[in-house]
Amino acid sequence: MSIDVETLVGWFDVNARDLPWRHADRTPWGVLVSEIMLQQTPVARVLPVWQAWLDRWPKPSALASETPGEVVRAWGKLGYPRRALRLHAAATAIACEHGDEVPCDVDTLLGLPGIGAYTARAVAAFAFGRRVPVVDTNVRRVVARAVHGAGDAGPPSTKRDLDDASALLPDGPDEARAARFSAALMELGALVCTARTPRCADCPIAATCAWQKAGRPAYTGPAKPVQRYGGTDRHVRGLLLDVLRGTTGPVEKARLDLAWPKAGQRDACLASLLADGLVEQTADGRFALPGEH
DNA sequence: TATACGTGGTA
DNA sequence: TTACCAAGTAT
Repeated sequence: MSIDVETLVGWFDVNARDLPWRHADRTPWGVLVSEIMLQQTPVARVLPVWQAWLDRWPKPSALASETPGEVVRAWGKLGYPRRALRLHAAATAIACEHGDEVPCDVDTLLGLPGIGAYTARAVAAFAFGRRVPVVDTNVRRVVARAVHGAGDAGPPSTKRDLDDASALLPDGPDEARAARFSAALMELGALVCTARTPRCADCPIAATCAWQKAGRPAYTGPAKPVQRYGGTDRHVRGLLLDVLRGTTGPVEKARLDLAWPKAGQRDACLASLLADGLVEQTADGRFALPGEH
């Protein structure tokens, strides 16, 4: 079972969300920033931060000229702040080694920090209109249902997932058409073929959907690991970093000690933040965001 | 391949 | 309230 290109792209023409990184005046840099911010973070939370970043740093070299700490601060509460560090490093590499222009080919993009299999292809497709398969969680779910008739995607398998998506892409000389199809596939997963409560009544490809034909069987694969947050190291790291985001200069350790009562876990998390380069220690023993002392 | 990595909205 | 979920990457 395949997915009809005309039908899906036609649906996308009418139903695509009006997102700024899709506007005609978008830049590859803007697309790259959006893709990094959207990794595991919902669109609604990315929107205002993306806008502020593009106003403030319209080119990679502009971001590269900031301290990493200032970039981490501007990342705010988007989550996974190592992304901010890596985006700063990617901007530096683009400014210094690629003439301040975002690379357009997948292999070069893959060489940049924070850019993996999904983001490299997303940038190639959405910023440059290249015909490359783009596989994210939405695409995996839509393919699992519409093509394979399963209730949901199983564990990721890079090669198989890529081959599945590649087989769906329209052929022909119009590469931008293939890129638009990929965007439509993702949008369908985000708006209609959702994880929890799919809106099959509104689905443009329900008539050919293998999952529909099979009677919408429940997902039978392995259970997905549940992520806890309260009390975890991720939680504590977030609390510590939040203290530093809220101040301009270095702070005393006593200040950080207020953020979490368990000393052992707190110190281990501070050490891991140091190791990640998200925090630095000053000569006098205080702590600050990187480059801010 | 499995696990660590933030944060907040929704059911 | 707990649990799931959100355009992944690095190790």
